Amino acid sequence: VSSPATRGPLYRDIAAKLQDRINAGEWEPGQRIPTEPVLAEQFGVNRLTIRQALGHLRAAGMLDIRQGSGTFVADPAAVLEILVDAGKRLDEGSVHASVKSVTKDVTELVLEYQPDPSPSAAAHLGIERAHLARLDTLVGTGGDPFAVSSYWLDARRFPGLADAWIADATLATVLRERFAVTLFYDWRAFSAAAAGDLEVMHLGGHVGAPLIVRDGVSVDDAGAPVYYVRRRIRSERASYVIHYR
Amino acid sequence: VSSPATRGPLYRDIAAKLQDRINAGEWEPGQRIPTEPVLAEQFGVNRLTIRQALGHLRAAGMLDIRQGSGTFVADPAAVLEILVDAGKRLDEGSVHASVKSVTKDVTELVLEYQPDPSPSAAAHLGIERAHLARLDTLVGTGGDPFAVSSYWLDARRFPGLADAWIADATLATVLRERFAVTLFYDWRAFSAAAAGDLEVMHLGGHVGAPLIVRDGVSVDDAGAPVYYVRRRIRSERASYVIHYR
DNA sequence: CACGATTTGTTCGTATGTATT
DNA sequence: AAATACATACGAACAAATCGT
Repeated sequence: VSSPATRGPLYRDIAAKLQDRINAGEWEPGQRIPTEPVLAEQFGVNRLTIRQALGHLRAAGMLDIRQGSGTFVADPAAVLEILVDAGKRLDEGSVHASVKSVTKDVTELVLEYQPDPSPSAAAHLGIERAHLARLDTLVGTGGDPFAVSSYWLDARRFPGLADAWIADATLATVLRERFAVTLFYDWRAFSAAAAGDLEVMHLGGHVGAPLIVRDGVSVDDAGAPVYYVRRRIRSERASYVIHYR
Repeated sequence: VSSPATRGPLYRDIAAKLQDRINAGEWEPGQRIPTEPVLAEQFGVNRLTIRQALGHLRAAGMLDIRQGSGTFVADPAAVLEILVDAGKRLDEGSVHASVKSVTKDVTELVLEYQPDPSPSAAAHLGIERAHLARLDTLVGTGGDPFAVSSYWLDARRFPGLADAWIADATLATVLRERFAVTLFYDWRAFSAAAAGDLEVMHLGGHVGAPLIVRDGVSVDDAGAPVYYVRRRIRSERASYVIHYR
């Protein structure tokens, strides 16, 4: 019930009018809206102008555009709730499906393990850059990936880490089982970032789609830093929740 | 160091090549890159193709494009660290500048206070939809806004809330000083979303820019819900940090 | 399974508007 | 005020993905 219309770029007016029609419930979530040529005809503009309006709404997360298929009103996907227990320092995540209170199994798939002398990771860990290695993994529930992780750790401490990987496990499991290291949280930080080509390749969506970024440091029982991690999570898939009581 | 080049859309190759030149340090953060016509000439393509490549990199957060001025390599802005004390239940945020450990004053500016029978807010609060009002505020340090907040609360309990506002204060302050309500966290959740027109108007950036979304419920000392809040924070401006030791 | 129709994606060309310097 | 640089808009054509027959 907004749409000031007029004054300003044409494609913005059109985007606002389409937004209104979505808000008014003319098109339900998941439903297909008219094709680009049809909209171009309706509004009496060039198809590229329609495409700009649609691109605007897609960027805002309102539309899902699929080549060869059509343009659809984005529907609110089921969200995974990841509980953050601030009191518990042990490094063990717990993932729940949004509606049902069902805990799901989280597994990690190794993508790559190679030297990477990242200056910021070295600073976080207090390790010389030459000894740093980066482990990239794909995190998901079942076969369904919802996050990409990069861990920086001391290559000398964890030789053959990628080869020692355990099926259907997470890094915390592997370090505990294969290297006898128990992990504790040191700190975690939450921010957001735009998806790049790498994230799109593994997680789907489009370049620029919002991601939750969670980074932090985990330490062993002696308090020495074990790794610095940077995880990118599809925002329509997950939410980190802190309960205070 | 990457750039597979060829195979696929032209603009992707060009985007990859530009990305490489940025990574290689040919252009420093904050520096201007060649104009669109110049790049079109260099790559031997139409200017529209160049614009598509630049738009791709902008969406990924690599470029800052300013009309009339030029296209610049995005520079990592100073980040505010907002400390999350999970043990302490009292609803008081503390904002620190990233590098220096300086606590900054956070203030809220009232944008609007009006009835809004949001179903989800009613569900979170256990209040009838008819009694719900929404308070929109602009949150910032000094005169510099970094977040937009929407609070849903019981209109009957807080008559004239917007008029009773205190200069250079936050909602927590106003509720304590004017309504004798002390706030405690019930729960908080972190996710991410794309900026819409409203957020762009108040916070700058562009439609689709990633935002940190923090929502939750605060309760009074009797444990009764006071408000449901949904805050959107510019991701290049802020980060929520939890220290476990 | 193949093929054609449909629908979005890419690229060229051209012209004009708007913001900044 | 002029020049520069990005923004908007039109027209046309072909490519690529999807879907139903």
